[in-house]
Amino acid sequence: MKKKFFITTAIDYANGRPHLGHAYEKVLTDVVARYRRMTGDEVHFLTGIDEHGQKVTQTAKAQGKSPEELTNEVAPLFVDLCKTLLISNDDFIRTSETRHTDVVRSILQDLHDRGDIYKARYNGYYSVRQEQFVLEKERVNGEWPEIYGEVVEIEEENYFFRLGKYQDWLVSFLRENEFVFPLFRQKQVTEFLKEPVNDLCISRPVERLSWGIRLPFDEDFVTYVWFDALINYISAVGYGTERFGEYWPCDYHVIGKDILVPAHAVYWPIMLKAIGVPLPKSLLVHGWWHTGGAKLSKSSGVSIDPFEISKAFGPDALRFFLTREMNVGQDSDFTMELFLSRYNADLANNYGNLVNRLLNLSGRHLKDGLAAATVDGDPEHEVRALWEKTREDILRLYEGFQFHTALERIFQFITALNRYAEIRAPWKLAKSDNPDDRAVLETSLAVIAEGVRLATVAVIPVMPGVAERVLGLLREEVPPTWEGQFDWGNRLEGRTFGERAILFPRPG
RNA sequence: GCCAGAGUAGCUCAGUGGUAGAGCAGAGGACUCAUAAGCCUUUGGUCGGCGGUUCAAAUCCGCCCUCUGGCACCA
Repeated sequence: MKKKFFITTAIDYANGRPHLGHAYEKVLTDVVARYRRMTGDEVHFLTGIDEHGQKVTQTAKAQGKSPEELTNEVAPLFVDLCKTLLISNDDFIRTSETRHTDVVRSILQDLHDRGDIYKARYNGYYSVRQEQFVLEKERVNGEWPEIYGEVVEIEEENYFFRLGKYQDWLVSFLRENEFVFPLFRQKQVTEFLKEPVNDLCISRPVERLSWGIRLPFDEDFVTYVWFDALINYISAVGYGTERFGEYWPCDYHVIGKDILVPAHAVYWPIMLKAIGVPLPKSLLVHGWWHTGGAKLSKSSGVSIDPFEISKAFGPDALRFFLTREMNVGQDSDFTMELFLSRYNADLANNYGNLVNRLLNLSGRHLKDGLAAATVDGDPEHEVRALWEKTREDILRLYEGFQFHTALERIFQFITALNRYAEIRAPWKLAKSDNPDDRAVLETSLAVIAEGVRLATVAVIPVMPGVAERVLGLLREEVPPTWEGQFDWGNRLEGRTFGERAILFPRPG
């Protein structure tokens, strides 16, 4: 059995509506997933939501609902986000499902049996208003910040997971392995581990927090939400059953930089180590979108809401922008001005318009479908040479998560097709009766068509919806993999293309 | 404070030793199949600052400045 390429997003915390950050992580992961499918991997793509914990409880309470009612409302929003953005996830897990809670409980029991979980007294300062412990270091001039309200010193018993026991192991693991991409993020982890890590408090007394998974060995406590949430990565793929080995170890956990340390780079590897499960192969850590405040969205009339943008410009346009503009791992700005600039320049004017030109010209001048390319002059040669270079580049760039550069190269190629069209100017040749001119006209349309096909196929991971539409107009099936797809050829010969179409209408 | 990332044309960025680049925006032009799109030409930068190494530095070294993020639980 061939092991699947297993990739996950972080599961989103179910106490609010999906926003751009959620959308980005899904899109990024989806681009990787679709890319791997195109290279022939069998992919398993997992996403979901994290439902337990205090903040969900608080949010629910504030809305006069039970936690279950809240998460049952929120879950469909995230499922809908995936649908809206053409996310190709194979599974969507909710941490309230029994397939998850059962595994969490069995792991807790396992760790308890092994002696890696122990009970101890915890003494600390507790904010009644915020319903959380606050740290001594948060004190400003000996006073607690206003937002905490009354802070009282309390003592309670809790269960702890022996993180510290595994610190040395983790440090040496990170010294010997490239675990985090981009690599500079791994240094942040190493930095964090220079200080001794405390054992992790993994329980909350039921009287203080009831919305969670009960500890199997002490029903008076629920499981701390991070400990619960991380386990989704294995509970969703049958941890403890036969099929687990088809998925695990995970190839990439795609996460935001904010949850790298300590959750994914410290808690999670140690949890896995403690229960004897191999670590995931890599963490793919992305940056954040800065959205520049509300005034930008107000002035343009479209707010930076993934659903609204998707509705106004199409999911592919949003996916394109998020992938084109973000250097994976860095932060980036999202403004409507930048978005519109990309949309107009790259999608509407460059790509969309080229497709429209091709469809119009071939509909008008090719009564028997696309003719053969019989002329082989310098312009044809240059286009093909550029394609050969482009295909090499983009495969390498996709592989290295350099999606923004890959798209840049693809669009440079599209620009070259527009230039080629000007050089051959088939609309001028159409006015001639000379058979030589006719041959050049037919050739030029064959070259543009093949170029459009190649560029479109290359962009499938990023814009699957548009790719399907364009290939459909070229009377071409969407290929399941890239096998043989990047070879310049004449497969479109004889086809009668669809009616001219505006792929990316220019806004208002 | 510590760690990291970033400081290059109006904007977004590429460029790790050899005469400053791209895209977008701006300006001009020829064309017209096309979403007034495309194509050609073009304005524009003392490469954050100071010093050093070198025949030669945006690129290496040192010091400094600014912005952003992380430093125990918010994509």
